Amino acid sequence: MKFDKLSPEELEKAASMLKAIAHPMRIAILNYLDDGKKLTVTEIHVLLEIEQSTTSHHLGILKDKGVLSSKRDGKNTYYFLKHENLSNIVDCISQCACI
Amino acid sequence: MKFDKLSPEELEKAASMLKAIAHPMRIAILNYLDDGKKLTVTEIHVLLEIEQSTTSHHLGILKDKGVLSSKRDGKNTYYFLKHENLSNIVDCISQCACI
DNA sequence: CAAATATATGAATATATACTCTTAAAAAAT
DNA sequence: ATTTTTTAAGAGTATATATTCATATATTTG
Repeated sequence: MKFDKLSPEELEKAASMLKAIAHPMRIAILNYLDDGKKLTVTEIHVLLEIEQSTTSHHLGILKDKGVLSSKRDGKNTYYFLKHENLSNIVDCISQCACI
Repeated sequence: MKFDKLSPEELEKAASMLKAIAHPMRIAILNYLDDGKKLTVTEIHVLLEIEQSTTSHHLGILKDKGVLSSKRDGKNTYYFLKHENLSNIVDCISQCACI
């Protein structure tokens, strides 16, 4: 297999980041994290009305794949976009997905 | 344009489109389809050095999920981006995935 | 019509992801 | 030091996706 523009490793990385994003709940989470916003696990689980452990799982996936970063502050862990321009992806797919 | 909140249906649609894109080979395919380019199945399968049937499978997935459109012209079927700005997603994720 | 070319589909199995419930671990408060 | 709050991790089952090879369909050409 030959890929001119991105290396196979970069394609794998890109795919794995996109795969992390490609989930309804995780897109909903990312919708709340534009403009450099930082939210805690509890804030997200309350906002989206999903279980705490489910929320943590999803945030863990997004962090593991390099979409989010986190920073602990006392009891709370704040999550935020690792690259600001990732919100472009969510904006863009949102436009294309308009029903 | 900014979307404050997406409906559950829109979230599902967005996720399913992103899931279609979130594959190394399919990202490689999309890399060739910027600027309104139209390519046939054979052109893509030669360019990427992947099996014809594999190529067709991937194109089918991208078309089914609304990422690509196709137009038959004689023996050939040309595939192209359904929404021009979908190449932004590939550009954007490529930047973020740079190793 | 038969052959050649281009594309699409199907089936089988391997692998990955999701979902839910339960529990563990960390920090703060009492 | 025990309890409370917040977050993370584990396990089990269900579902989805990938991969590959074989074959079917469509279109043009001889």
